[in-house]
Amino acid sequence: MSTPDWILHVDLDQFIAAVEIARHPELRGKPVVVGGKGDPAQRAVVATASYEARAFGVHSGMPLRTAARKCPDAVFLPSDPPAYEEVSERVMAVLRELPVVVEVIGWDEAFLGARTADPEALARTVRHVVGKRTGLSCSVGIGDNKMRAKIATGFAKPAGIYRLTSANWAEVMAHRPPDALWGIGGRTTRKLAELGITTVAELAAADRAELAARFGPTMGPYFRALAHGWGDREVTATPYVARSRSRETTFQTNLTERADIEAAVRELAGRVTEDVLAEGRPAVRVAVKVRFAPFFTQTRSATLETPTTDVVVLERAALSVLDRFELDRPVRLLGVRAEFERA
DNA sequence: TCTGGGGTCCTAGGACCC
DNA sequence: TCTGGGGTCCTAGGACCC
Repeated sequence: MSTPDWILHVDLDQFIAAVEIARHPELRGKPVVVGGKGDPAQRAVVATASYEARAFGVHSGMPLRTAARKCPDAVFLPSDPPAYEEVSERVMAVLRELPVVVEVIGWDEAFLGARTADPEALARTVRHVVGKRTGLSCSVGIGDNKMRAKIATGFAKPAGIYRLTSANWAEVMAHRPPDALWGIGGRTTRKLAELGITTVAELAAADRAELAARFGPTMGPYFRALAHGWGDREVTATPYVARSRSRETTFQTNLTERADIEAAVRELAGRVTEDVLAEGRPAVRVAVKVRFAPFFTQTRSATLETPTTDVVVLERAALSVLDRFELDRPVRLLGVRAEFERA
């Protein structure tokens, strides 16, 4: 398909919580918090909170313990990724029946490339068919590029439609902090503030050389371009090819025994190998991540002599990378990642 | 706010080679 | 022999996103 006239960003409203409410209808209208094993006493964080729970200040990434303190009456449910995956695929299949190019970018979101004179009408159609066929509510951002469409969705939520283009970019975005842009987070916003840059308008007008000096020759100019509303316009239906597969675990109780740590790494390497086999491509590199108490993370990695899908080789490689850590403090988390050859 | 799990991309220094 | 410059690979860490 040629370049689309419009890019729509479709994002399911409170997706994970919505899936749980759909299969537990008695929870509708109640504060629902999904995350970990559903036990707020455990080390885990909120995956998604229903809007009723968000009203108490509960949000994604918050420790479950904190969520329970803020909203003692919330219903806590365990996270069930296979269930969300299945619903996600149904939603994407519905979107693919529309006359658009669908690029999936997460469980609960996709870009649509469309040739149409009336993007709002298309957005209404999307909301209608998704609701009718899956029972789920979504919001739709309309943009002249991906970034604007993505940001627009934030203004559309919940259950709405919003258009953000070069026509209203400055009016809507100029006064906002840099982290309103997709690709700029809290860290970069803080560093920008040190340069006296606290709004999108100031970032758009910032000195290119100064940004390049502070953030590098690629990222500096990129941040400035984002502030001008720059974004990719290409929407592709080509399924994405993974560059790596990883598994990690935070232990409920920190590990201190070498034997326990090795056993855990072996187990993670085994699970990663299953993912590598499912991928059907050999791993070329293995990385091990160790998070020490209280919260200090290190990674070590090694390129394999020969690309492999062999569980014995991957386990041995992970253990030999583990040997390069100084395990002198309690271990809170272990992770193993396999990387594939870059296409 | 004692801080999950699964990903991607960029940067920067050192090794190594010509 | 005290000493250039460029290119590429490897590795660790940072930042961001969902």
